Amino acid sequence: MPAPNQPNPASLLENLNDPQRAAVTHSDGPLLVLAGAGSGKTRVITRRAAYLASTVAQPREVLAITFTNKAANEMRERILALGVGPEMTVCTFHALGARLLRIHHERADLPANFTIYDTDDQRKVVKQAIELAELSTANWSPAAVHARISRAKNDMLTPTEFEEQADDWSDRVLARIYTEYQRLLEQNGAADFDDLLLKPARLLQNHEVLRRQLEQRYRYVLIDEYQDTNQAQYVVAHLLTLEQANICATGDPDQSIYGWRGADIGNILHFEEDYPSATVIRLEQNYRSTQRILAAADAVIAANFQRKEKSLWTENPEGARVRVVDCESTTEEAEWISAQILSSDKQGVSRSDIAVFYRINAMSRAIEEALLRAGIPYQVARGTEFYNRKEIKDVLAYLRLLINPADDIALLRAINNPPRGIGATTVSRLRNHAATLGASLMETVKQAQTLDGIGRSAARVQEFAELIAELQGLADQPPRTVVEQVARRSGLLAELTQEAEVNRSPLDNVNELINAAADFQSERPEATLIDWLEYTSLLGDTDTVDSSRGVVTLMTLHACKGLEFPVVFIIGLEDGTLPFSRTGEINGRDDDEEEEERRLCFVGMTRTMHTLTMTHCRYRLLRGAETRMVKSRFLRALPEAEVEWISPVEQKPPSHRSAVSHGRLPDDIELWEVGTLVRHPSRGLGQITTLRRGHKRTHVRVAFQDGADQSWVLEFADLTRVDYDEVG
DNA sequence: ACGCCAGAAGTTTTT
DNA sequence: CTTCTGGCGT
Repeated sequence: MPAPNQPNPASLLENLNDPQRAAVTHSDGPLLVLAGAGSGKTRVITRRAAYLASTVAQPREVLAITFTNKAANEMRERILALGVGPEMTVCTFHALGARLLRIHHERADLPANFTIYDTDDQRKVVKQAIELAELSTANWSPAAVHARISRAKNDMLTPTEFEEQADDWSDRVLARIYTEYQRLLEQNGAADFDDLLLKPARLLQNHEVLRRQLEQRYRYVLIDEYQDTNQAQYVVAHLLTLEQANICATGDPDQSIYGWRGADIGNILHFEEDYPSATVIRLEQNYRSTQRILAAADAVIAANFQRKEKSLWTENPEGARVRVVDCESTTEEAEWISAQILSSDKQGVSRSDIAVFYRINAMSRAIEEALLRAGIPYQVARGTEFYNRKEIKDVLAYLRLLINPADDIALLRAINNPPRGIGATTVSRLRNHAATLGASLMETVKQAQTLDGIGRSAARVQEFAELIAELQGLADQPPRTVVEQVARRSGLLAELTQEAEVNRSPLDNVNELINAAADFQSERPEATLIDWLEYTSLLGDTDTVDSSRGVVTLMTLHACKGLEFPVVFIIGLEDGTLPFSRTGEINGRDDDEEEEERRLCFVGMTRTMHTLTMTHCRYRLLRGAETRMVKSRFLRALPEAEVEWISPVEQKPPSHRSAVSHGRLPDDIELWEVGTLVRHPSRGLGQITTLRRGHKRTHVRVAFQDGADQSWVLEFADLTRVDYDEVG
């Protein structure tokens, strides 16, 4: 009988093509696997991890880093299924960072019980930081400021470094806020998401002994989705493999879609310069999609410049043409898709084979409504939604406070929730006292009776302090017990039970939270409350997607990376939606941004196994206003031979060259571009020199034959498009 | 201290 | 068209 953690290495090489096998068996030294979409990358990584663990290394010496928890869990299961022991570390960068910081917290200026702040908490701290810097949140939006701070951290800039390289007034102000922000985090004993990468990176940079220890512990490091690593992640990866250089990076520059959060596509493009002895293996055979889907996807991505030579090919059948659907409105788009899903039932397509992708979360709504009307069950990949609910955050605030009494953000949420007569005035006084004493709010609360101005509320505050002290006695109990007891003794459960007569779901949600803690505990019996809280804060959007539920899946294009579905709908292929543009301006944007949008579209298309449909709308509601949309430039790039154009309803034949009038775009707007010839009743024939589509209006500039230029708002310009052959 | 209403503001993508 | 905030009244 073979030992369970001794798989037969030869069996790990079955069903692999030549480059895949080369990647699996490569042992020492840097390895870059450029894995095209659908080229069996996951198979290669899992086999490679198992192969290493059964030939040159112990399972515990292998570290596999993924991008999402879902990917980590799947990979762990697949590796276990290959017969390798569970001692291997498979996790995300953030989970790895959290683990390192728990162990080496003192060197990272954190308490052992540090709290992980999520986006919501971070924003609150930013708000406090802005106020402490004596600025107004009216001029400095916490969200925007936070985005800048987060970006600086991903680039590994400390507040001081950020200040040093600030070259304008606004950056200098940001540096001040960033300084305050970081000070507040420290005061609260908290780390934000970015700290989970930044602090470990610094740790490895500054503590050579520790760095060596870790490199010896993790002799082989595998990093997936390397194209989406940022500077801090790059440093961690690099320092963990500094001497042995047993780094295996897998990824695909064409699938880099996180530039906006500091991911540097250069990390993968320059791998061979970082590691001159690197072996590079290209996986170019696609096992997932039909030829036509690949041809269409290639047409979209081909326009990008920041690429690495790679050509995807497949032995799969040619398949059906990619369908492009021309819809009048978002309602029609959604109705058409739900009708298609209903009719595909008859063809024996399972509901779980179908996915709908969109650029932004808000776009799921129209689809959800149509699916509800049609009685089609679905799941939306928005795992964090549950943990963002008010009632859930209320319970979590208490739990965080038990673990880390310095967490002022948690205290502020818990202190009068459920209402216990501690109002805004009292809280504000407590905060002032805390600031004067240089103490945390919890410490201040404990000595409330001795403080001026608390007066009548002192008794209430005292009761709250006693409640927390009592709950702290539970902190070492198993997570399920603590969660349940806290929900009960805090009074939250009683409040929700009362409210349940009107609205049951908050109560149900809290009960579900207790169940979630129980599930966690049964999977990891030794787990503490800290472990569970950490797990909940690191949950991602796709982590709750379950392909076995037999329902249609809805998700953003970002969330679909790494997944595959037989039938895919990508909606909203319009300039401004995909490619997305924040302002509505679509011309003259940053080329890098447009390339990333193109890659995003490519990622979505290449998830498809056999049936790909892309839809666009002529009109879309933007901020409540019906806006005329123009078919996406990505659709215009598709080769005619691969596409089937569909119009769901009879469309009025476009009055081919109607003059523009009363604030409407011309019907043939899709054909207007720079260089198009136009006629004006009095100015005569001219040529478009610029065409800028703004949020509400489109600006056009025309050069006329007499040499003069004139600009208009196109919606109000009396211009008519003229074909070249009409004028010779 | 708290709830309600009206007006304003703001809307990518995620660990 | 929503979601949040701030002010006012109880």
